[in-house]
Amino acid sequence: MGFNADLHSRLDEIATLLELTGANKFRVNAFARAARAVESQTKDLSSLDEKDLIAIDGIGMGIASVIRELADSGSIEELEDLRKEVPAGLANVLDIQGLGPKTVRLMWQDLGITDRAGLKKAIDDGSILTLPRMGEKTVENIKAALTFASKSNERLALGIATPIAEAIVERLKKVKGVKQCAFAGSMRRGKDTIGDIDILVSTTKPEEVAEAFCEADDVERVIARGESKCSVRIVVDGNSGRWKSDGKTPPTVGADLKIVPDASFGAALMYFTGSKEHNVRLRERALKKGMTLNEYGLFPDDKSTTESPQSRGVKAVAAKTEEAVYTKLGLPYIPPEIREDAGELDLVETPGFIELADIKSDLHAHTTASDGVMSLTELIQCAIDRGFHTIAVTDHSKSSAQAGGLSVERLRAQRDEIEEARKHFGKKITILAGSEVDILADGSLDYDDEILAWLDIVVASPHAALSQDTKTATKRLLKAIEHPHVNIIGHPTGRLINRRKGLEPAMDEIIAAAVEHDTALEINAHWMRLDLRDTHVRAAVEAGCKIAIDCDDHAPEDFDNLRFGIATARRGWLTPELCVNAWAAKKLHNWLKKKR
DNA sequence: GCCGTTTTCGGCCCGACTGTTTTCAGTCG
Repeated sequence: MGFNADLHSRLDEIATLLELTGANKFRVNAFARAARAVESQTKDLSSLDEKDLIAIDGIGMGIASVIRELADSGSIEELEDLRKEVPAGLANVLDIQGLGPKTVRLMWQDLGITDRAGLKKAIDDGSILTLPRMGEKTVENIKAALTFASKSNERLALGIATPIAEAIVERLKKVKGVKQCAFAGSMRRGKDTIGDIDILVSTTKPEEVAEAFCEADDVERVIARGESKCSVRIVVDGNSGRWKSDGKTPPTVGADLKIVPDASFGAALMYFTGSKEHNVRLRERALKKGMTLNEYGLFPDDKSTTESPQSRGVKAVAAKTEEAVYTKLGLPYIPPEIREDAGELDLVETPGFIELADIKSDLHAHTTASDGVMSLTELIQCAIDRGFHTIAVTDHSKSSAQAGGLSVERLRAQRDEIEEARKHFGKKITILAGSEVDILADGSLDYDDEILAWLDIVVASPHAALSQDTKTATKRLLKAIEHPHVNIIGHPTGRLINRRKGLEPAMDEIIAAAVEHDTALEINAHWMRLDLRDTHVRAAVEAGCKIAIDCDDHAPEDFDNLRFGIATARRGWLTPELCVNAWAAKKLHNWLKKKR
């Protein structure tokens, strides 16, 4: 584990343990916020002094010295003390849905419960009922949540969750009385994984929407069903395409429905889209401007503490659209993907981030020659159908034997086939003869330089030895980036979401080298990969690094994954100028030729 | 513990739902 990852998990652990000791909640929050701030840093924080550390938003003198303590001594005294004080299994109890710090602390202090096994015992022997405010119904809920938590608590991949949410939205739109319906939450923000599905609806007939939502066939359990809010668990079909199911996909996903008046749809969409941190900042901003913001709208703040403004009939300053609310807060419209309290409130105008329609080429695709299911002509036709001006054929290189990697002889034969296809398809599209060349464990490439120079495009990717330590992995990738014939580094870390952590190279060094050698880094758009991930893209964009967004197509439907790559790109603040797939044909081809 | 275009002290977002209570605490997002 790299220093930053280690620091992140320790700060998070401090926050959790503090919470369980009943510490001041603002102090708890400060550690949790600092942990998040650390997560989005690409610089190795162990090399920074306190002055540079406190420049990071969310880190002050106290936590800066904690970071220095970890860097210098390898441990944090306060954390070690907390670990002695709080039983190790208690954090797992806190993770159970419906149990918060107050209850878990009571269980620990009064009943001596220190882990999930102890909780189960207290439920079985009834001793749990001696706690205050603890009745039969609550115990039933805890019991159900405990059973669920022991099965899985993994977040769902964006690509699995999105079709589920879209199906719900389509279904609810058909319910009588529905005006607007949309999904929100981390899915709308395009995060690579989502915790649950958030659906927002405006309607004249709330009961009918609640019924359609709670009583659908795939609903496994209804957790809450109120007039304006419902919560259910939905059965998931865990098909993950060419990566065989490993049985770890959660069997169900939580889905929340929020029903709002049509006049508040924009404010509600903002509230439900989040992120929580972004919303908190907006509300603070509203207060400073003499207003108060909630999911019903932006209201003048008349300091009444008895009732909410909407229930007293106060007229909203803005509520109908997100644009209106942002405008009244003195902000430009902020795209959902960057609502993370990561500098977006300092924007003075809406940035022109890359969009799906900007993409004019795919530079990473496979055919039946290696492990794809499309013939060469099928692949080309798919690319033409998408309106692309260029498609690169990049089957695997010889070391990827399990994926049918091409020997030099087969590579030459494929090029002959491509020449034929060029005659057949004529000016409709440019077909590039390329390869997805393995970056071997030592950073050398899987074909000789002579072959690499002869290809039209080289995407170099790591496929094996993905557990290397940071230093080795960094050296390995740097060697590939510096290679004179490499155009793009494919899925740079090799991670698979929820499956494999992949390499953890020093990203700032990787990005700096990519800029220096004019090598693009790929956002692999497949939802199992999304590699580069959002935080890496953001750092790359800030450094002026070129980015490729490719679908790594193996089958026709893989082209549809582009939207997930775009979401990741937008989360990284990518504009079309830095994305090679958004360039006009001539500009792209000239760029590729510089390394041939 | 963090933070400041009213502040270096005194704040720190806001509302819904549930289950337990006779008015609200805890949890969640």
